[in-house]
Amino acid sequence: MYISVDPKSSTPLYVQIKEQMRLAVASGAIKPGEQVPTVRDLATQLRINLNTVARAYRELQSEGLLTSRQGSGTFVSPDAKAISQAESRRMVKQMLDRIAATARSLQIERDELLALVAEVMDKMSQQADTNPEVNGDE
Amino acid sequence: MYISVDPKSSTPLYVQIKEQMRLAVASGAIKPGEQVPTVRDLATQLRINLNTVARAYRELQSEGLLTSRQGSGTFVSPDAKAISQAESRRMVKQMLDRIAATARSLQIERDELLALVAEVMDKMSQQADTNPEVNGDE
Amino acid sequence: MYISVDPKSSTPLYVQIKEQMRLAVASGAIKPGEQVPTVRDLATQLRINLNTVARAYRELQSEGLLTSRQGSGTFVSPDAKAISQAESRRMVKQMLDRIAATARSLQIERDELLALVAEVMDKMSQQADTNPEVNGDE
Amino acid sequence: MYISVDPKSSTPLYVQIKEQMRLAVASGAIKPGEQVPTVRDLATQLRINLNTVARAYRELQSEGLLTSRQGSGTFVSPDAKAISQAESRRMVKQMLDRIAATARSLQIERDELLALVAEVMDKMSQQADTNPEVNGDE
DNA sequence: GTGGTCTAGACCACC
DNA sequence: GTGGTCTAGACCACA
Repeated sequence: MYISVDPKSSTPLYVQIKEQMRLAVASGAIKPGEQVPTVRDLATQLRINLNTVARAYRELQSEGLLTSRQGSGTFVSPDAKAISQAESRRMVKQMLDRIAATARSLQIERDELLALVAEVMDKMSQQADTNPEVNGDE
Repeated sequence: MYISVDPKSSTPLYVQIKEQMRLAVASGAIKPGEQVPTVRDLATQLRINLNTVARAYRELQSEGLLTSRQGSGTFVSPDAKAISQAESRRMVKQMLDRIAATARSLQIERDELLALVAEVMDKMSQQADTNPEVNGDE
Repeated sequence: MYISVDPKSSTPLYVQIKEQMRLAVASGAIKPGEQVPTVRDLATQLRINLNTVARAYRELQSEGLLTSRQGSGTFVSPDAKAISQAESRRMVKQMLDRIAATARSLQIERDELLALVAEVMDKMSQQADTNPEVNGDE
Repeated sequence: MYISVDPKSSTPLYVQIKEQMRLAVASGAIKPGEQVPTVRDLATQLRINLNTVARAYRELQSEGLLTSRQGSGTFVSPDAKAISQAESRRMVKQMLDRIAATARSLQIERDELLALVAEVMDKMSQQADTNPEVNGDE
């Protein structure tokens, strides 16, 4: 399954679900029109409460990523891919803005920061090479 | 005074105080050994609750940036500058890690991300030139 | 066939069936005394669940629009036309009441609201001229 | 107090709260910058659950009408009036669209519908004259 | 004190 | 079976 959550994280569970769902769609792991797990199924699988999943789904709906029909289930919207990519990119940019602000006040120079980013990304891709499939299943 | 807060910001007041205090030390605006305002003074000056300031000071103490001497007040630690810089750099790295992770799953390439970072930083420094006093918060 | 449904619409399927059935009678497309499709037939034709059609029929019966005779099928009531018109008019009035209430509290004037209604209706009839078959749902 | 709900209504409680809050702002009963009742207060006053109020507030927040700060309360946004009026008008138009559709399929003529609207609105304003202040308080 | 999150469990509407 | 709403009650973060 493409979703996993960390109950110890400080980011709320429903936000974790939203983020992962957006990524799953943006990366093509789930495709427009497909059905996503029922709230009950996902809740029991993640061992969290039904309402928490329902909230995540509900907010993804008002974001336009999902559509659900009573009695039949919840589905990925036809234009979900574009929405999720736009949304995710927006969030990356926002995070970058915040980083730039802190970096500036720390008088970290432009080039130093770029070097840091490169370093982090390279480290990541190496990890991905040795361990191509991370699965949060327990 | 070297501290100001924005009550409308989404970042908690006590975090804003901590950040500005670290920044003031890192940038040299306030030097090791100097005394910082009393909790009471800073609270009335910023028109916020006394407990909020107390919490910020308390956490900065356990971080090693501040030290309080019974009866005489709170002072900047001798090695505060190193501490604040190390702490801030640690935070930047952590944020970068998270960004890199999302970027990767969005299949944003290394170079594309670097370009984004450069863009954001350049925009920032331009703003700083025209408008030297900016509070980039929300 | 005089019935069609849109599974993507937010209005429940059984409501869509009821509305279209009432409309078919009100407009004369189907006449008192005629037989309507069996529950099973309509369900397979519309590719929806049998229970959904059954519910629509059941409620239309208790409304007096349809009557079923044991073993021979379901038929349009003799006085169906009057019933469907009365029922529909009742619903329009009810909706108008709610609109008027909100409009009033928004301090939308009587004449302004009338203008809005006229505008909407004119737009509709134009659309109907160019594209006679429209399902205005969702 | 400016809010009341009907637990028997088919429209969800949290939607009723949202609607009334929007109207309260649109009509000027609450002004930008003012604090709205705390979730706990409104919940006990309406004799409904805290979570239900919280949900209404949360959604009004993402709509831009309210802003809340942990620890200090929930407030009406500076530009709330424009938002609520736009939102309310949008909803009135949407309702009118639906009415027009039903009216058309019932072959209710343009002028007949306008007459109905006028009738309903006039009835309303008369009621308002004789009983200028309706208060849902029990 | 404030709002934010989460749980457990119930009931309803729809298919 | 599905999603949608509501409750009661708990715990946390913030001022």
